[in-house]
Amino acid sequence: MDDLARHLGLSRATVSFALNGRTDVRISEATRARVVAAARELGYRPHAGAQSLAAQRTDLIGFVTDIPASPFGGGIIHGAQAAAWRRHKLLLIVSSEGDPEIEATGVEMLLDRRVEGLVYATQMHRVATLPAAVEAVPTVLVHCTSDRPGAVSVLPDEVEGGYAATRRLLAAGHRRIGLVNLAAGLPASTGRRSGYERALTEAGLELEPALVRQGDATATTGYDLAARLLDLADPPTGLFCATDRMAMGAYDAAKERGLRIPEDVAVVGFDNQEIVAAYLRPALTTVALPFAEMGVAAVEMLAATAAGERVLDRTLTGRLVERASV
Amino acid sequence: MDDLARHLGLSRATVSFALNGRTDVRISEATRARVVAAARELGYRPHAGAQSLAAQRTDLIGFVTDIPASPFGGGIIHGAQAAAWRRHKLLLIVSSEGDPEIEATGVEMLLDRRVEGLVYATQMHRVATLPAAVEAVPTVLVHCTSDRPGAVSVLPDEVEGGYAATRRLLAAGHRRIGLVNLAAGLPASTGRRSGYERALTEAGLELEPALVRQGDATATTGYDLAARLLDLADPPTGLFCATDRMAMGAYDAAKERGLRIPEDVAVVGFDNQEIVAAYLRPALTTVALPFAEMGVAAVEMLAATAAGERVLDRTLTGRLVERASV
DNA sequence: TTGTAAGCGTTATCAC
DNA sequence: GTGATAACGCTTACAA
Repeated sequence: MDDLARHLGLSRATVSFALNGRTDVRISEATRARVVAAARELGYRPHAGAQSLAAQRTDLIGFVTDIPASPFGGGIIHGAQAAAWRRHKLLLIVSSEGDPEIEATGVEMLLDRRVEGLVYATQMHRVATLPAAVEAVPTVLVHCTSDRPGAVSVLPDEVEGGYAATRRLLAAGHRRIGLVNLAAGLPASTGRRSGYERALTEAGLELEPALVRQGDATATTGYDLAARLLDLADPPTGLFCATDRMAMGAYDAAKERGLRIPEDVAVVGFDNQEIVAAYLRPALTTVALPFAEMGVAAVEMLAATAAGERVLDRTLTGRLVERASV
Repeated sequence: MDDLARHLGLSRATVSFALNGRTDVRISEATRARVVAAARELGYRPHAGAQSLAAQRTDLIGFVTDIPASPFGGGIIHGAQAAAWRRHKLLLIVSSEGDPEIEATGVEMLLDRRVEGLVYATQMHRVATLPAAVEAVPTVLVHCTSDRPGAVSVLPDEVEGGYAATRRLLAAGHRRIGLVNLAAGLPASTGRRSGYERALTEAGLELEPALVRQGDATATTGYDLAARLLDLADPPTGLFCATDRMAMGAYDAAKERGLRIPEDVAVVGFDNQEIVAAYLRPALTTVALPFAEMGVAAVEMLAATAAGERVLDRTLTGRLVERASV
């Protein structure tokens, strides 16, 4: 910048004003144009690090996650980066692979870089143990909660999701709807089930415990649970599976029994794992969790916090993706 | 650091030396210990930005991709971050969603931050058009190539992958092996096919054009192509599908014909899309592309370039993941 | 409308 | 062993 100023016969201050397009200081249009032209010509590139140091802001947001290598993690990263982009900020990433030591050291490194906020995203909807150092900077948790005061969370609305899935089956005329659920105790399991129950109750149907089964998230379990439901004396005609993988298993159970989907039994999944849902035959109607939106929300909440607003936990609603299994 | 120095009655220089554990300058052990203790006590945190400015290095690597939200992108990010971590560097991420304008502006922003290198990762194995600005800094392409001089690439070894998949079927005793391939022209398609052909030729088998079909990467196409192969007068007993999604379709074609996997027809996929491969019934034997390793390699190549070494394109071999479909 | 000069928080070179 | 002092590349009061 010094070279530029000398080249133009101006002071560094003037060049800085002109380049930053500041309106609170009067610079003649002619001068501004000369400066900009010279900057381009000489290939001048402002040094963001030096700007940070002088201006006392870094435009950097820290992103810590245990899972970049999943559709979930990637989606959040993408949303967060897009939102940061709009604010002319960049994302500094640490992926911990769940290792608490990497996590703690990573947070330290990010704080050394003076990130203006921290996004902490986890693979599973769970309670997270944050390194103590995060207190130093506004933090938003994604897909998890923490007892640490001041940390706010962005969570998917499991209840609404379960409700939407079940409503879809009801709308298609189904009256006996089975739930192939995740193991009890998980927020995802509890939430999806209460959405399911709310929808049935609203439709004036009675809750039948025999129609609700639970197990782990695998296709094998989905197969077993769905098989038991379909083998009931009065089997369900609709199946809400709490994950797409479980729905995959349910497909097999149905096919083995000669049941056509959706004619004989309709299936709704959860997660919208593109690879599974879109390519299952028939394609799976399922609930998409708002990954990218959660990333966007996290960065926006960080910005709001920085602006002095009080920020509360947020819950984001998924979206029913209609395909051909209902 | 000034406060610390004053608090200790030392100069800033001494504090800096002590904290950085420098051996080229003599500091008494006692002084060093005092400084470190005081730093901890006062909660002193070095300012990485200021260090960068003074030391003329940023320890920052730029990462531009069109696809964080895929297992592929996430895997590369994870590998790159892990490799950067070992070198005490951090990753600055821009996800372009394929938009050339975001890409170009993003690269500019990264250069403004004085990243020490750039990783450019694409979703599809393809030829990329890089913004001109990347010339300013060492660049490694991942999963793509460029005509720009000086840019090196990290690519998956498609031929080896096709070879390994076919060898697995041969090892299981199959002599008629069908290839459900991607559309012609793609590096993935050409490479996997030549691996397939090499394996067959080495085994002394003749190449039968009728056993090779191609189409797009979907399960539907996989179904169609596999169906045609299985309906041949002399059908193959083994199927190598160029993507796991295609293998998913092939499973359906086999099941519809009452063929058991792997007893009546064995299947090998490609990609190791966990969600599909691990949960297909039976679980799919497939070739895993080395995503994370590619990210690691990219960062290591950047480091080597920075160290003045001459770096060449690298090709990384995948790994056969044995499950139950052969 | 432009210039001067004092930071911003470090590292690095010397001299002592 | 330690301390001055000058960078590093910018922003920003304040003066002119």
